[in-house]
Amino acid sequence: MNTWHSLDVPRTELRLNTTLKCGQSFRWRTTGENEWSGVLRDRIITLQQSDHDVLFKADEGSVGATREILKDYFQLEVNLEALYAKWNQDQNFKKKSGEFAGIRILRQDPLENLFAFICSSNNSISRITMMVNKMSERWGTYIGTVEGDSQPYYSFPTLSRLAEDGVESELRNLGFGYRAKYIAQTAKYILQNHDEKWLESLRYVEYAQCREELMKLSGVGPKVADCVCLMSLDKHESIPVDTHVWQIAKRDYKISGLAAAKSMTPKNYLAIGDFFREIFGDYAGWAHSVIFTADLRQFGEKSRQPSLKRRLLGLSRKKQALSRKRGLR
DNA sequence: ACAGTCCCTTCCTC
DNA sequence: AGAGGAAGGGACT
Repeated sequence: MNTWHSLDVPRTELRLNTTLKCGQSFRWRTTGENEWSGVLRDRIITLQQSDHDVLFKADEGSVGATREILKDYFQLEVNLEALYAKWNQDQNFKKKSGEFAGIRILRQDPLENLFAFICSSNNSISRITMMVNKMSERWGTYIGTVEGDSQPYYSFPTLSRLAEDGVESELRNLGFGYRAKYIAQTAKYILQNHDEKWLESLRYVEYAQCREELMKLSGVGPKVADCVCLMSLDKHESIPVDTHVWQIAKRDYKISGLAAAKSMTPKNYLAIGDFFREIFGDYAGWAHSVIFTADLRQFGEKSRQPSLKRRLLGLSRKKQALSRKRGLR
């Protein structure tokens, strides 16, 4: 019998809607009012934000184990309010921090994190979500469903499944484009040069070396390497600089040598990371994530739900495109 | 309905 | 070293 249990954490320490949907993880589905479901360590987890707490569903036999999984995943030993207080010394941060409290870095499974972010290049959150789901459906293991939702949940595929022959061409058929090759090559490379445990073992390697190792993988450049460093390998000081962060850095901060910079060279990339580490300290990557999320279209000031009219227009366009395609055959 | 532009990048070439 | 283009496909305007 599944019942709700308390994680005993206030909204200022953990806000689910932003933390789960800001583009760190792509596996959480909205399954109710203030409720999200996803897969952690091959089990389905359902979470709910209540007024003064976060609740999780579990049967009596697994309450303790589930709570431990969640404490680890949300890194609850990190005192976020204390960090915000420190980061508030930066005026740009302070402007956002009230509205964007409780945004934490998740401690994700390195394997899922790596492959999700290989998919992320030149891509949007919604399409990355589709791709990660497709990979899980095709090469992962079926786990089950949640109450009141017929959507099946799958574990993320293992390395050896992704290293199988034919994965690349199947991924291409699934619409992964040039990322298909990256995924297949990376899975094979890791198994040939290391083993299944290798990725997780990078948690015990210092940031610079960890980053360097990751960048040997196909489809992994500085940005993706930093995402994996930050979001699953415990490198709290890692700053992934994408075009978005690049814009924020130029717009809101005076970083020497950056004002005149035209493009994102490795040198500029490093300058931005070093600057944020300078002003935010050890957990600079966490601070960066708050600033980043506050600027995201879906959460930020600019956010607005497309009008019903516009959404219907989008739908009818899709239909037309589909019938045109059919007509060609 | 259409067309130009932009997307949470990497890799390759010049 | 640094700039620029190619590589899916979809969404936005």
